[in-house]
Amino acid sequence: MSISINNILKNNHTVKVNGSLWLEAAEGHFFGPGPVELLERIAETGSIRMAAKEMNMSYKKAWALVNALNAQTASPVVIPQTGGKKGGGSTLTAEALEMIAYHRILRQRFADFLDQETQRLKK
Amino acid sequence: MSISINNILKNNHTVKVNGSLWLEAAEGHFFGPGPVELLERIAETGSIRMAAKEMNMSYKKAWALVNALNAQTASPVVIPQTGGKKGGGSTLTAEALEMIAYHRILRQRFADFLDQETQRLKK
DNA sequence: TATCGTTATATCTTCAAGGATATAACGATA
DNA sequence: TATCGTTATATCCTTGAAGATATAACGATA
Repeated sequence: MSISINNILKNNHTVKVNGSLWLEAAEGHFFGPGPVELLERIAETGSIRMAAKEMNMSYKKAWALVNALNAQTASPVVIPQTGGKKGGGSTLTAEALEMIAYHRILRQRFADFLDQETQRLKK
Repeated sequence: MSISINNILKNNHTVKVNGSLWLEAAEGHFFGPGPVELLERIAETGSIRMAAKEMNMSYKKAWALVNALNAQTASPVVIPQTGGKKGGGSTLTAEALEMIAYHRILRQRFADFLDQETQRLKK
């Protein structure tokens, strides 16, 4: 038996199970959806500033995220270069790419879980 | 093969997969961990005010939550009574109790999912 | 009818997060 | 050496969320 939550809600409002996932270390949160997307875009654009701009995030916040991330990893996962050919830029280490790939898979499994629970709601 | 995220992190910081779940209707969020706990405590204490106090939540916020919840359900799930024997109080409808029970189960399945993913991280 | 503690509501204040802005430092290349 | 756009950093401002506070409305019971 399952509860018909949908019947409890107002007319034609269907309910969905949704959520958020992140990795957590001793100091708390450290790798949620925001940082992941940022890393992905840094990989694409080669620049923290452009990555931030693309996702409508302030450079300040982006820089803080990158900094926090680098502070919690054994070695920095984002390698910044100030000055140089195009003024500078940032590249990702292999570890960062690994983390991105892992997170992609994790997200998929989570999405499946959410779908499953949402389906269950309708019975 | 699985990625050893733990190796990427600083010494002896073990990583955990954590997250948050909620029900979502057309208007967005509407039933997350906070409201659930509040409802549970209202059921126990028979009072919004006491429930809020117990979980260190301001009455203002608690009342807003209850209000939002009642606004989104076909019929109110929290029945308030002003005045009366002990000055008033609030009781839950059967629907509210159903929602609580459902959420308990949902939380358990989610906890299992998180555990599973955390275990997977260590391989 | 007087009392009581709760619901209901408004107002003011605080506080922190984030946005906006400005600027220094940097170094490969032309 | 001059240029360029990025990283790095500080300062100010805005805004929204939440706390604090006060008070009216309420109605069963004594």
